[in-house]
Amino acid sequence: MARPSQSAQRRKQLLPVIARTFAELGYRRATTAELAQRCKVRENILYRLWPDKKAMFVAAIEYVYQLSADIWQRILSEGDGKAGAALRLLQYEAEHYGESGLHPIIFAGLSDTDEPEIHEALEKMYGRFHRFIRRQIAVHRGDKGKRSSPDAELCAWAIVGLGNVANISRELGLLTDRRRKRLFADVGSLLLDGQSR
Amino acid sequence: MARPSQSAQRRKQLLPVIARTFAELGYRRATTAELAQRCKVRENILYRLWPDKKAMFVAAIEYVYQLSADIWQRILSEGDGKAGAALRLLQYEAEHYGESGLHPIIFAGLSDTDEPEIHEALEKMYGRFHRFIRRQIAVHRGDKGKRSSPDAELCAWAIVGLGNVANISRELGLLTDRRRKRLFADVGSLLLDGQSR
DNA sequence: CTATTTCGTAAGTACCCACTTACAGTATGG
DNA sequence: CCATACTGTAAGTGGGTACTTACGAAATAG
Repeated sequence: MARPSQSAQRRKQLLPVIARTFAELGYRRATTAELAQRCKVRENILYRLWPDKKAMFVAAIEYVYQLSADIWQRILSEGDGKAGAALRLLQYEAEHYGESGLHPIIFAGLSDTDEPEIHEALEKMYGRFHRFIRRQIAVHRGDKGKRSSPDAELCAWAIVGLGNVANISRELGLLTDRRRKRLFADVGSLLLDGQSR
Repeated sequence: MARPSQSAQRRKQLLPVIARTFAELGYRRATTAELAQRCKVRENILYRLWPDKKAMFVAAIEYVYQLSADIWQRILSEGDGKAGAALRLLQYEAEHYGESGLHPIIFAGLSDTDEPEIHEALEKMYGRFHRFIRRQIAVHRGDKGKRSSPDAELCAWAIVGLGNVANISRELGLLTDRRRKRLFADVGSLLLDGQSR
């Protein structure tokens, strides 16, 4: 045998560029030619690392999720006690949401394709984000949360929705940065608590 | 002169089909061939009614907005007094949101294109939806709304976000119909009132 | 009737895109 | 050292897609 493969390493190296390209251009407009150019390689090299364009996209989604998940995990562990973890996360997102420029990838595959693999990957990602947020809400509400309304699951979906409008409003220039921060902070904490009856 | 043009009438006739096709397939996947087939005409007929595909899409967006706006206007006028108008709208959307199958058109042009015309049309549509919702919130809150938090503008964006997750969760099968209804009803009314301090 | 314009059918064009193939260079294990 | 795999370069291919052209038929104003 000869020359050990560096494919895994190379994939890791290129993934950030790929993800950003998909996030910026969407699935269709991110042509393989464009992806290759931004990666500073030829197209067939990409095809040696992934079987097809779909796979590159799925990998990019995975990468974006991991990035967020790692940051959130860090914020959780930074807290002294467990108190206020949800609020800290909210505040972090209010301050930094969209900074990476990678989040629009969430929309990229939605109407752009009907590939089941992409469908599944998006479904998984939404599900994981939602479960994470939901758990934080539950912890935040504690015992008295049992009488809160709406329940944690719905409020978590609403917070996901907050992220979506944040993305869209950024793309279309509908909200200033200051207002977007307040959207996360104010509406976010309202959703966190719900309304106890 | 001879044979008066029926273009305007024909456009009106085809627009629902065009809008539905864009909503189902997104901008790119809704090819001119597919659009023509669903309209049961040849492609060049579409090109006699609109200058290009962009224009068809913009017209479709306009059409979808008008459809919603008309329904909302009807619901507003159906009310005896002005009381509870916002709640009636919310309840209607909880019950019927997504029925038309046309709402996903909102996402279709977001990552699919960078055409400024489409960008503008979407921006306008989001702006009009938001302004409408915002006004309803303000009316609903009345005078005491002045001390409500978060303010009506942000809550209106959050409700727009609710619509977005409703769309996405429908497309990805993340929420049952029952839960989606509760999402609108429960979280919606929470956002309507805000939290007075 | 007839000139003019619209309407429908069919074919075509130029371009783009995902993906492939062919081949030369290079590093590593035996 | 050399056979074997990996890595990079360059060109190509088949299919699709937005948009066009050509032309005959139908309809209406004068």
